[in-house]
Amino acid sequence: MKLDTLDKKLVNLLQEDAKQTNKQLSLQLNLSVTAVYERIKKLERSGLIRKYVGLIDKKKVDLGFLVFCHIKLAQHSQEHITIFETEVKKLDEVLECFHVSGEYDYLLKVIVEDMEHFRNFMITKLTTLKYVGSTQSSFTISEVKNNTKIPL
Amino acid sequence: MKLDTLDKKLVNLLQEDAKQTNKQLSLQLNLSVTAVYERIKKLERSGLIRKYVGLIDKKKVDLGFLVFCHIKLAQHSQEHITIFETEVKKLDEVLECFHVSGEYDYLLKVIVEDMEHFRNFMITKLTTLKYVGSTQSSFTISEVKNNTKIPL
DNA sequence: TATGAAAATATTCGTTC
DNA sequence: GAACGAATATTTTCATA
Repeated sequence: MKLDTLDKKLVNLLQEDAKQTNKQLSLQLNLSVTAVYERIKKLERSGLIRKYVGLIDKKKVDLGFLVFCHIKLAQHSQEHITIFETEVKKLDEVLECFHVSGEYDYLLKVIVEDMEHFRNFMITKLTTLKYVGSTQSSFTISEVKNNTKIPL
Repeated sequence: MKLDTLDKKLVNLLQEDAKQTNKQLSLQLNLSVTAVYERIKKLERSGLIRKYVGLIDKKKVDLGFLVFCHIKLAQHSQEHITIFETEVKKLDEVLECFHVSGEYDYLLKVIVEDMEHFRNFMITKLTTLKYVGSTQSSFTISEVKNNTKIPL
């Protein structure tokens, strides 16, 4: 899909605040409410805008412990990879999982209450996953930046 | 803030789809529309729900190259840390930055068009940041899971 | 906490450029 | 094809019970 300058501005605005009214958006873009409406629908239909979500404050729900887990598989056959990925998707504590290049195969972003819960997660969930070889965890000391906005 | 079961369900629903109407939410929660409305307002006022954002499909905007950069500072004085963090916040390509434990000091999630742009980002932006010592990058081969929802 | 009226907003439509 | 303003439908908001 081709995006003009107005589309890009619009997507940026919606990535920052999805609850703005079409009138608010129209004022920022110098367009009519209807034009904004039509552009948004087109962006949604094309799949470029995937969805709208609420973001919460982790600390306010006692889930302030963020850990990055580097994981090496014991073996790397297609079957092992598929099974591992299927299993990891089911774990609620794992917010993100990427297959990456380098010494380790996967990078996971894990969120739990505290160190005690993390220990429990490691022992009862992560290391019991089939084919997980070695793991190495980094604990988050502070969150410098955590954006969902991809600037266009 | 204390959350009852309905609050938690509501937050989970809004983390999945923020554009549901209060009527749709009321049906799923067995509440009146007004009750849903009041609960949402309370959750917003408390800061537990931080904001609502649109999420886009990276590939549809030619920003499909996701890289995790591990960074070690040359020195670790308060001053160096503050300057590095201030500068990194300004970089649009850096979606996330966490101060972490372990061999490296920071973990960055970087998004760019392709390898060529990443090379450029490294040379002209990342390694020119003051006090950056060594870096080590992992390229994303595939995205297994990438959630914004923190399950309550 | 629920109801329903009032206000705001989203959506559709007919028309123009 | 994209934009506009007017109309209609839907949703949010809020006073009142």
